[in-house]
Amino acid sequence: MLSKKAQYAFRALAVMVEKSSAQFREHAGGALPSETKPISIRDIVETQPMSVKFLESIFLELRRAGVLDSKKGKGGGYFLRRHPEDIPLAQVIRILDGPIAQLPCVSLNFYQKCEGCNEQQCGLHHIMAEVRDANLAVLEKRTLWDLVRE
Amino acid sequence: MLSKKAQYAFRALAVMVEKSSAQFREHAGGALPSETKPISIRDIVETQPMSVKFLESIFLELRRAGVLDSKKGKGGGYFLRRHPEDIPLAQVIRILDGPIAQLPCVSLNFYQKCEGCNEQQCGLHHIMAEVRDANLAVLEKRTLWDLVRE
DNA sequence: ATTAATCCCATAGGTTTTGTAGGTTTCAGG
DNA sequence: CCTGAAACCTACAAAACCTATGGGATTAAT
Repeated sequence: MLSKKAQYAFRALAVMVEKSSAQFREHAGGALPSETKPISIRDIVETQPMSVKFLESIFLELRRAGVLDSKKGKGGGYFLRRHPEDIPLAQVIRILDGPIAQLPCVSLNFYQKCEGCNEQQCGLHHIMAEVRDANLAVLEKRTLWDLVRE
Repeated sequence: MLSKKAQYAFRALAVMVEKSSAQFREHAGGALPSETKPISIRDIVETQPMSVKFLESIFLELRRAGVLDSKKGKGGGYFLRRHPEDIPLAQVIRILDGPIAQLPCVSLNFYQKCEGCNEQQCGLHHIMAEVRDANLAVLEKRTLWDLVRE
């Protein structure tokens, strides 16, 4: 299951995309020529009720990971560093929840060797790699842009 | 990620299938005419080292859920209630870890209404339903029998 | 100067996970 | 009938993780 953190993040990011959708629509295809107007935590929480402090820590993580950028001080806020079309859901999940795979030994980004299993001849390993691929087929293709389109 | 519980379970179940594989192979196609020989916790732990007590509690859950059956007393142990071909991994995961879906509002077996999201017009809902289907396509098709085949 | 915003760090409270302990019941074999 | 081996059952303990909360520090527009 997605953590609350990731769920809040998606809700909040959807609001951000929505609020700047006019600008994003003009520059479809990926190019994001200039920064979009910063959106504050307060703005988001008014649209989607959730803990201000919690969302703050979430956005901080997303900023450090390069998904968001921010502007401090009065009139400041957060904005997407890239076009929402170029941010797959998989990336957000990895930042906030860690591995997408069901087992460390089949994770692409958080791989850890599996002790006591030979990987090449471990049936579970093969099946869970299938599961991972099935997941990623969706989560790498779907982006923040898909969150606000019907 | 799968919990340790589910991971241990799969390891242990693989051992069980392996130990009775001759009998299962004779009755391919699903029919399991008579009980297979009971296999004790001790037998399994000798093959795949793990906590005896923990595995005990795992098998108890699987028995109550109808995957395993048991025979008490000396010479007793656990055995599969159905042919391993007829036990999809999805079932084991649901018993031990709960929902397979990433969100309660897209879960088939553990559905819970999502507050503050309209489901029909929620972008995340649709995408996570896709993810769920992609997962289930693998986890409902793959069975305990696949755990021991190369 | 004031105000509104991000930034940063520590930590509290609760829940879940991962087991452990101890004892009871059941059954086969001698 | 006795013994040993196995499942069965309940309670609990330790650790990890999740979900926030609190208090301030910094930055920037007006």
